Amino acid sequence: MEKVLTTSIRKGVGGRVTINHLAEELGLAKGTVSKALNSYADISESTRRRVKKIAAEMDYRPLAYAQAIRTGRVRSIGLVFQTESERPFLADFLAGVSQTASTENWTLTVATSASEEEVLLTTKRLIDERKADGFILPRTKVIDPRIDLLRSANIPFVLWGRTKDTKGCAWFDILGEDAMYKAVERLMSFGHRRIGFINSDISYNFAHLRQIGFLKGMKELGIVPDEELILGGIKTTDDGYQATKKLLEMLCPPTAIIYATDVAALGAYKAAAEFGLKVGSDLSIISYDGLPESAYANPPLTTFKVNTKRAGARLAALLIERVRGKSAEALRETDLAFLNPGESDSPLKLSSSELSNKIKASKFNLT
Amino acid sequence: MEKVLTTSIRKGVGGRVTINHLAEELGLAKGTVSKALNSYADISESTRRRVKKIAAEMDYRPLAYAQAIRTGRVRSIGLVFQTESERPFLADFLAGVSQTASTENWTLTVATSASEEEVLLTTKRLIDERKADGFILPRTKVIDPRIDLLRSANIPFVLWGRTKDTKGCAWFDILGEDAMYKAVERLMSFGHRRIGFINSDISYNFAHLRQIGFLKGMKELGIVPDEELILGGIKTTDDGYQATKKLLEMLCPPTAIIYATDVAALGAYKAAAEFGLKVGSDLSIISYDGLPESAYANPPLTTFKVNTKRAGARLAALLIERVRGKSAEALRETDLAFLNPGESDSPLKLSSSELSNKIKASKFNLT
DNA sequence: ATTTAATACGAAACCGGTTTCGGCAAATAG
DNA sequence: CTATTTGCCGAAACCGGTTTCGTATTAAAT
Repeated sequence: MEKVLTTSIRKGVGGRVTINHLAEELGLAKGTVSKALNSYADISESTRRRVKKIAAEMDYRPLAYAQAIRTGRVRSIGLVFQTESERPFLADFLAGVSQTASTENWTLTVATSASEEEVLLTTKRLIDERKADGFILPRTKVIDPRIDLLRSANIPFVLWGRTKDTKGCAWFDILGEDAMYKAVERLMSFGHRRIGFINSDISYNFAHLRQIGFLKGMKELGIVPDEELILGGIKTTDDGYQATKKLLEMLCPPTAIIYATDVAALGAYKAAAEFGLKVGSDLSIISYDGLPESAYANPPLTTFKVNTKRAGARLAALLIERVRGKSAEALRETDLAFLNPGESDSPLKLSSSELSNKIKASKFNLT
Repeated sequence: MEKVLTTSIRKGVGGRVTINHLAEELGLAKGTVSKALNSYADISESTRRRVKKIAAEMDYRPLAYAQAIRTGRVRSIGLVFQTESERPFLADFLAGVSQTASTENWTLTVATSASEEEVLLTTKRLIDERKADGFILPRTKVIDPRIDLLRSANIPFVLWGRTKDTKGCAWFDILGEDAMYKAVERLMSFGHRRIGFINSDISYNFAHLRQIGFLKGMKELGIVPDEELILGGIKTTDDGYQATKKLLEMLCPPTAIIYATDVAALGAYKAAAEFGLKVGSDLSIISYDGLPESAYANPPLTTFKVNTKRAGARLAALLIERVRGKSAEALRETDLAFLNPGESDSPLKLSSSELSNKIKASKFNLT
């Protein structure tokens, strides 16, 4: 075998510098080089420095998969999300995760799946092939099969959200229930008493908690919530449009509506327009998420904003600590959403019956 | 060493079935098992079937990193994107890439970076550590440093877009120039003659080509394009708002404007409203991308729609073929954007001077 | 009947790292 | 001055796969 010398630096096929080249160059055993690079205690300070210096000069970087074969770690965060559900947040979220991962020299392995079952299968494949050391679980459900899967496979994970059975779970979450409580508080301070709530699918834990926050706000502030004014399973803007229409067509329509998500709330504008109502004066709405689109709505949406990028960053940091062995119980963080006032809510002007009359009148005009 | 038997099936630490367990179970050498699983010619049909059957029963799946150490392939697609630029398309694009990757048993390694230099550094790290076998390059520039990096490192890549120096480049792209040509054609059939063009940053190849398409349309259909009506570097909705205002404030404003991107076109609505103009009657606009938001605009935006998910899927497929050794020249695909008619463009009603007068009048009313 | 070729598998090298273990030399203790 | 410890490094095993090479057995050719 011939060896190619380049300014006394030997390189392998494909120009790659391996630990063997380093060892040869340094006149050390390759095990010694590895130990020096990984700061083992039984390597003297001087050789450790010498090794690291030459390694930097030769631009040596170990192959992640070669390290993994002994360490069992690929330094990668797994993220499997369902195709439709994460759309509006995705870019910020990925930016947060990826940035933190990068600073720790980790990477991010992403997969998308169309259905819940497919998500499980994809996650399983990533586990089996060890494409990731641990997983971030977005959109946790009250009862979440992904958690069972990861628990039984003994793979570290962190939740973006919380769940019912918290055993062994680490998480980062925004206290959406707190935001919903404050939304009620705000609308009541504006004089509203008949307040609707349009929620997402309550099998998701975030929706479950937001509803709890809404109900708690109503009760503690002295109102018995009317079950008829609470709608669930609203996931798209079109759903939100339909649901808003449904509430407004009631005999005693709500004068204000709280939406669990901006996506749903954006449907309110169309519904209001159809009934000749102006959002922000005839009808007050408050929502949650703080999507960019909410600021472009007319009038701008009052919404509780979430720092999605920071969430991604924290989740990545928590997961890495979890993989490194820290206990799940010590890795639980929460944060608050903050009010982003728009012009979609205001002091009560029309009573519920006045609102109802206006709606009837507009319908009459149309026909 | 003790061995744990579970219904005659031996499992390693962590419940993982290795190729050694398989070999032992089958009474074959592990090399033979490997060859059987990889369908080598020197393994008999019968043992090949037997091995695959038992492998499936024992739910064996090889560790991706253990395979990589010999094959040099991790079966992963690399994707590094700049934080702000891909936002609106990201979810669909990732879904397309990921789905195709999954069917080939590949995965997707994603990273985000804030600046162009950081993108290069991140890409280099992924190459050096071999976290990916090849890369998809989104938003290619006319002259793109990422291409130089990958060429010199001899790492396979495919472009989402085209570039100036095509040597060794595979790509998938939508013919945006064709869409811009058709946009001109459509507006001229509506009687418009004074047509503006609001473009993105022309260091991006897509913007470069769209401008060529616009100019070609104007010239071939008999109009000398007015350079004053062509603005570049418009990347955000707010940029689009400012640029639209600038065109409308001219002495002879355009009666129609073509936007290279929906994001820019969405800013036109605000500018038009400020001047008391109605988009779709006083001012016609046509755009490109087909973002979901464009359908929710009022009136809905006429735009050339791109199937982003399919683009991701095709790019993944092309890259995998490229990694497997197919020549770059044989891996070049293009597709067309298709017109998605909204109500933002219509037959000419106001001439340029009438439009100008209306704008002046609205300004006068405001002051 | 002997030689040659084809088939099917085993044994072992190999990939590029990490980690264990053993031992030499210098330093410290007795 | 000897015995023991400590510091520091080399040698080799190891991880779980893939790939090369050699060989026994059987089939085909001479």
